[in-house]
Amino acid sequence: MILKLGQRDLSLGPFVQVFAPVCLSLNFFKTLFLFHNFVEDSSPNVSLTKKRAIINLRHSKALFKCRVHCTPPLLPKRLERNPLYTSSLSLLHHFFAPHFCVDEGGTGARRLSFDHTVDAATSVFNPKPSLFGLGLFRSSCKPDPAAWKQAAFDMEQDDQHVESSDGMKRVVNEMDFFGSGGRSSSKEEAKADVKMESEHQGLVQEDDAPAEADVNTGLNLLTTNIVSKKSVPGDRTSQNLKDKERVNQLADIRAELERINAENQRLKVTLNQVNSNYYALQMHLVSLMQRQQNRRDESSEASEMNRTTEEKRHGEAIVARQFMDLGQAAKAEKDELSESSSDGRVQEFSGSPGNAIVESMERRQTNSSRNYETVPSDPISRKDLMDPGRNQREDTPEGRPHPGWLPSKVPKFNTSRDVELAQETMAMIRKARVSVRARSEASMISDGCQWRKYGQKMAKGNPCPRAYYRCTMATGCPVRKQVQRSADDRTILITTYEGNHNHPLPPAAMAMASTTSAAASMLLSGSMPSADGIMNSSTILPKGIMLPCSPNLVTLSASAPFPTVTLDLTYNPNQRPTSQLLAPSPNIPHLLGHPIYNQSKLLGLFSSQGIEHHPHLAQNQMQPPHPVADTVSAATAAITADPNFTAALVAAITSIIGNPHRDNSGNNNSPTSRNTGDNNT
DNA sequence: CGAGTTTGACCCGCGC
DNA sequence: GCGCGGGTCAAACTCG
Ligand SMILES: [Zn+2]
Repeated sequence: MILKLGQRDLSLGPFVQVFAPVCLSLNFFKTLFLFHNFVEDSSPNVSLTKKRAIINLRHSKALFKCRVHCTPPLLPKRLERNPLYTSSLSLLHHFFAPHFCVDEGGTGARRLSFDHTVDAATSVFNPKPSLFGLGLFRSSCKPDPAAWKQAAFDMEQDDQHVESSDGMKRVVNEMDFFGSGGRSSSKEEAKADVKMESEHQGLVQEDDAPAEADVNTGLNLLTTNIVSKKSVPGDRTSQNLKDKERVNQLADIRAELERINAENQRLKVTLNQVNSNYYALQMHLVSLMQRQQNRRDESSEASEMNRTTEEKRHGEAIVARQFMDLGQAAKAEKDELSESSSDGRVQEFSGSPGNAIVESMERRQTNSSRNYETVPSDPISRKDLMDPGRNQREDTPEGRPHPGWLPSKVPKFNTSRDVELAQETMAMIRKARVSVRARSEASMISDGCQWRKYGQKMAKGNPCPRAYYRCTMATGCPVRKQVQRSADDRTILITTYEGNHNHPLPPAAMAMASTTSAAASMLLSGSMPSADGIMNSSTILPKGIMLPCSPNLVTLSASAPFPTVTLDLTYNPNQRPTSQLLAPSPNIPHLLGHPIYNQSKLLGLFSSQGIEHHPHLAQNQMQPPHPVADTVSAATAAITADPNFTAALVAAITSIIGNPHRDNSGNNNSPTSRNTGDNNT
């Protein structure tokens, strides 16, 4: 089981997400019920809002999410001082096993502490002690820590498995029974009892799923008890039999889903390709016009930027989903719903325990009666549910082109708008990004500039946080950079630069700045991204100090929103060959054959380290150690003159790994014992 | 006390 | 309209 507690919007209060395996959904929802009642009874100004329960059949997971709402909202800066937050934490801790998980997706780093204790006096939750003795719950309904722990283990396994399959998230069947939430007025969307959301997969021609749609529930797991309000926990044998009956059916459905999904993927790829080509053409045109405007020029040929990285796209297709509203499902209370439907693909889950439980939560909100009758508590909701005219969906218009196919930001190509175009081009240059991959143990490669950190986030799909820096060498310098470790290889540090400095740079910072700006301009001009290209184009820069790039893999991505060049300073023999546009330069000396361990001193070596350490440098026209400027200019000259030398320089960089050097970018080498939270199951 | 870091909140865009 | 993710702001904090 996984618990998530986080805060995104202050006004909305902390959010709670509880994941559990479906096999434990009974215990799961019972505990939720307890939790809910506990909270709602604790304080008149505290309530749970936005309650939702979702069952993911493919992964056999049940999810409950809600917000802990408090009026007036508490406004802390530090979460640990927010009584609402800390109380929620301890409460969750009590009701569920102490398995917490950081909210990876949201903003900032949301850490959860395990041993957090809340002073009962300051807790916002002060439930009546009689709550547990209310007879509402049998003893079997009490939280079962042992079961939760086992569940947590299962979930971990499952999660790992999912992760390994490339983050592919396929929600085959997702049931959602909200709608009967406290808001009684906005019942419209909650109307359609059985909401099929799989039409975007072309699977189901949703034809106003009728309320009484009798659908084959593939998973009626151990839920009917609650639904039938008999509440006889124990006879799950018959359920198992039923489940087995439907396994075959389910398999067929899945096969078909797979097939359709594959087709969709093909179409998607094709579309992406077309899109990329279009984008490349557009970029080329922009660059042409720009060049025509300002007479400066470098060699340029048509680009083939149609190389979008779309391997990541493979998986996130949702195969099929079903959303079912809780209210009417429970309301339906039919017996016919368990039979196979007209088309066997549809499944219904009205028998799920979540329905009854969540509804019970709602019900006791309005009338505090504790009976288990299925009488709808809320007359308004009942009326809405009965309203027959609601189950048709007023969806987005049909025939709408694929989003992104006609990006709204595409400039019009009127010749009369050259100025506009130029401005747009400038904007794009500012938006262009150059990312550098280098192996580094330090938390940041020192590139000679002064940076101030202004943010840190957990990026999705990467356990390592991403840090945001801004150049502080001059006030108002627009240059920013992001630093993040690669998810694949933690030893690789990915630094992404954006913008150009508006101030003179120290020689130590020249290398990186020139390289990145050259790469960016080249990317935007549409010329062929190659190491030679960067080197040659460096001649147009005020100072042609460039980082050695010849052995690097320079990849280019024109995919929106940011065009990005990637300079790969790592030597990785088994890199995927499909994503690189050009082969490494043939002039690479064998020196590069050995692995590069640390390139965190990319410009330290320009300024301070003895480049003469390396024999190759000595044998080239490198002078003995010099003042910084001289060394740099010499290096510059050499680099621009001789690609071999650049390669040697790279080797030199690698050879000084162990040397400490003064770090002029700040002392942020501390291992940061207070790391932004890891996912701790 | 000032500069730099931490981190929760806010904003915005996008997709559903 | 809402949820979610990326990017940024800025209050609170830390450090010298
Ligand atoms: Zn700057």
